[in-house]
Amino acid sequence: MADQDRFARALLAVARGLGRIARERARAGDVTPQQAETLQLIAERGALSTSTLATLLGIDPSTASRNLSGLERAGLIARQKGSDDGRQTDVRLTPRGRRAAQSVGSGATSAFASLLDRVPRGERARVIDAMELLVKVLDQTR
Amino acid sequence: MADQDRFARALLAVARGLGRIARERARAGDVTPQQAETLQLIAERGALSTSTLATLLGIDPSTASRNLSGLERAGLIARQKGSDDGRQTDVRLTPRGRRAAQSVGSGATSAFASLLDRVPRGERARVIDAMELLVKVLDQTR
DNA sequence: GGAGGCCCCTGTACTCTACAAGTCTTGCCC
DNA sequence: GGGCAAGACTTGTAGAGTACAGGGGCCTCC
Repeated sequence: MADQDRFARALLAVARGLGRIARERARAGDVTPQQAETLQLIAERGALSTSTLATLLGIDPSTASRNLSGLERAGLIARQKGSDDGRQTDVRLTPRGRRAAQSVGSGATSAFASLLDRVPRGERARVIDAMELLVKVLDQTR
Repeated sequence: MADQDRFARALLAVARGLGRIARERARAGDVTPQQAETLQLIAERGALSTSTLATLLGIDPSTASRNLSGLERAGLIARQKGSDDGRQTDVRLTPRGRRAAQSVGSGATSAFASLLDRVPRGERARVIDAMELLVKVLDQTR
């Protein structure tokens, strides 16, 4: 029981903290963690479609579309009607987006990634494992 | 580098999963995890004021006020002008709120707490420790 | 040339959040 | 007592992120 409480409260606190960081980033005009992830995914995969992105991130296509709108507004990606399939949207990085993805990739700009620096070195692997386990657990409830 | 990426993505995935659960709960008319936490805190402390609650949860008083409005609408808490200090608001559980807090306390109703059941028994302590460490790290960035 | 199905975007709605501003209350000083 | 600053709470506004429903455009298969 007490364990469950500790666990639930820790989860809530983490969710709050992560949200706070995302908001701070957005306010500062920086790339938010969500945007950073999207950017990186596009950088890895080259060009991809909105729905592919949504699938990879595990979110609704409409959400992906809106996230992309934000990145487009920020001039980091460009959307173009799909050349193969006119229903699709090809999402590509702009030069600025490429630079942003690169600095995110190096961890320097990713607010979430740099949190790891604050975790004692010896604990890092354990923490990452725990988080990934948690992701699996959460996916099971889908 | 790769560690940072794994870490950042896991955090994002966790945040998304937790948000999803909260929304599902809300949609079903159940107590959301945030509400559950608030309820429990009130149950533990007896009556408390809005700002005390905000401090305990680490959120803005305005946010706490709105959260309480939701609980009040749901008939789980009652707000009353403070008897000692008229500026404050005494928040108390209603009978229904007390019952809700109890079932939350037992873990049966807390969506987040029950996630722990899905974590392999041998990993639970590790996961909780990792999450609490993460909370500390996040607090440092405040 | 349809008909149905898929892709994407937009409208709408919701959670949780913070800052700013306004109201009411208290407490203090004169 | 009068005045006034400070505190507590709520509400207005704004924003990130999310999902579902619906509409428009495009593709495919018959």
